Amino acid sequence: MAKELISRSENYSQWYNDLVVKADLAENSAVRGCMVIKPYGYAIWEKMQAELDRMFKETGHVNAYFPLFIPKSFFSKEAAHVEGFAKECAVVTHYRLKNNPDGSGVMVDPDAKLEEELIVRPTSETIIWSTYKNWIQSYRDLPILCNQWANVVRWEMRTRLFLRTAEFLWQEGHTAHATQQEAMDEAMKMINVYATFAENFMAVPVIKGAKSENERFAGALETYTIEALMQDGKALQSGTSHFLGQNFARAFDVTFTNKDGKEELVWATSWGVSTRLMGALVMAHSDDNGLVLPPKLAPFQVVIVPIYKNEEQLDAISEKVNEIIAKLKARGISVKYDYNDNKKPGWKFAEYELKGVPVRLAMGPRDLENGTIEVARRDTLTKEVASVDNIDEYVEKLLNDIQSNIYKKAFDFRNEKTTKADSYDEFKEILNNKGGFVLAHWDGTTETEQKIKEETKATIRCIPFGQEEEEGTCIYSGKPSKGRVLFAVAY
RNA sequence: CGGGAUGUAGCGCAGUCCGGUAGCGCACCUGGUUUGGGACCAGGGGGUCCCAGGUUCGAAUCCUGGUAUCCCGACCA
Repeated sequence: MAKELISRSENYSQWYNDLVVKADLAENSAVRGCMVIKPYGYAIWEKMQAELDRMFKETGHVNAYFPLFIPKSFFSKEAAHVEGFAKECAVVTHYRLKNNPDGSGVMVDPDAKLEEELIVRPTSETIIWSTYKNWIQSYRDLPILCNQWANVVRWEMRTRLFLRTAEFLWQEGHTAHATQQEAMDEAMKMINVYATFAENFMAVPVIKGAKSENERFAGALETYTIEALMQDGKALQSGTSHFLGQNFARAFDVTFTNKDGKEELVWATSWGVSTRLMGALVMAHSDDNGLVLPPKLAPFQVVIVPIYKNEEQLDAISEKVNEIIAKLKARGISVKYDYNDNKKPGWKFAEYELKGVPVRLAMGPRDLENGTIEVARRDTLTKEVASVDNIDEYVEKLLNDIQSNIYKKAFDFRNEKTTKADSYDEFKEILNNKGGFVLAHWDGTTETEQKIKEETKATIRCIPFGQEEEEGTCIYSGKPSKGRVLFAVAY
């Protein structure tokens, strides 16, 4: 009725836009390019945050907070870095408003111009390294393993809810190390943390790998990435981790005295995931009926809907339901009991399907009589009647099942949509008709990469880790290549 | 930032060509009947017609300029 979705096959991007809004995850705001994340969507983000934060701390990191504003001069200190972000920075030039002389509201007070403009952070390397300079003197001060949860602003031309917005939420880890090896290990460690999170919690399989020089973070020597495949066959970069070498230490003059009393530049990494993960989550699992959420990230894992004709019936059902809720909670399962009398059961069924609640329990008079309850699972849209007695155990198993089932579904989909191409014609044919990931030989040059991008829109998503060596020739130039890289059209 | 489309009640739209004082569905409110897959009946409330200027006796409608959103390109997480 009111909330029907367009099908994925008919218009995938509209399906996505509508779903995000109709499932109450987010909506566009009065500010161009900026979204409002609604409570239901934010609850998912909080679940992501909680788990990531736990994982960061388990790997020795601590949280801190650095300023939103960055002095303009900081930005110009690392050449590649400026280059990368200059075109999308919001700049603060004044610090005061005043009433318009003609009484028509307020205006920027021209007398309140800042001595030095402030950049709204698009990322925090510069402000953080200018701070680290003061924190680091000796090898004894290292490593520094900080993370911050923050918002950042990148003035995007074209925005889409969660996938690309002018302001977004993320975490950014910034670490400082005494040795190159340690920093490289750190960057690798964190991409593995991201991959584990994506697969175990989001149920989204990812390919880990290194970015080509062309796709690297501005200022990094090496960028690692996790790449996920969406249902429309496009890739989504879902997290990145950068080995920054000594670039930022050099730019901000951050040195330490080593054990031999010699002064050295500090080695750096940074790594981040953002609210873009929400987009990945939506596009990886959801169907034409709405969201499909992995139990580990669902705001509530179970919804219980009572079916009744009068108040006495509702009371009787509620009594039973409350027992069930207590048992589920004892197992750490989150439950919502929707006894709202304003909506009919059918309406609620449709609504919770749209919102992707993994398991729905429905109890009516017949169930009460028979000691049963109806169990519906969102991922398969199947229903069965179960006994109330061990329902907690049953649901716990079911949630685990759903978590692994949606992962498997996404995994099989990705495998089916990953194709090897051995000629440029074959490559183009796959991109046009099948989509997905394409593994192909590449000569390692930026020129070839650019040409392929111009002609096919496909980019090198990554040079996958652990790829077996394989002699071959570049699909574009015919030059020799030692292994295949992962191509796809990307978000 | 270029090309196109669209802004009318909370949401989705009609009305715009051909100017005459704004309508439909959903949602909302009241009452009643209902409740195992988006209930039904009756009554009711709600509008700077995106903004500013212009033409006109009269503008949602015509003209000019803004602005926002969506789609397609260039740029990007």
